[in-house]
Amino acid sequence: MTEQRLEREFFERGSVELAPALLNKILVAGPCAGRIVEVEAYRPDDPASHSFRGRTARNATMFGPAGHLYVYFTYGMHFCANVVAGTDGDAQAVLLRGLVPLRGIEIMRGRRGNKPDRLLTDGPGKLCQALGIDRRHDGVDLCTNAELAIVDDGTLPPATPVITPRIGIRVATEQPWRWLA
DNA sequence: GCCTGGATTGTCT
DNA sequence: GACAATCCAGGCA
Repeated sequence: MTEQRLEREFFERGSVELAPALLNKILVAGPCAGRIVEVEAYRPDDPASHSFRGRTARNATMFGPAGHLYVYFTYGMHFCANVVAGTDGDAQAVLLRGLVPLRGIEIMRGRRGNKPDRLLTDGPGKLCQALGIDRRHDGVDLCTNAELAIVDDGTLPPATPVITPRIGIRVATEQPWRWLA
């Protein structure tokens, strides 16, 4: 099975279009990897987005070029991973909410505890912990970084992905910008 | 098995 | 000083 790293051009489009295209792609983090099965889109005119109130030290990565990883810390104990979309300065991103573990499962179990595979990476905070992603990875380039990448193994995105309202936020929850494979 | 409430800290106003 | 793109334990059905 051939795995092809996604190139810059893949990410250079609106987050609402990029999000469903990322379904069934594979997130690689060193020895660990998982298939992307749940995503959410965030846009600059979106009150729920960190970029809505303008650029700050925390969300600077989101304003940068597409294909970079935006990692932030939230709720005092969790990290969340986003893929920057759009063009430079656009402040669009796709939040990675859920994965299915493929490789390095024993490593993930060591970090997350002895749980069934699916529970290792079925939430934004969990998948970051399982893959060992933290603030050090904020701003890394998924197109060139040695450890972190998004690859395509030939599996196509689902023809009819499940689309639902977003969850876990308090505003703009009516936007159907959440996709599940 | 489903639902409810508490935990905990960096960042912005 | 308040909030936040969450998780998990514990209680109840």
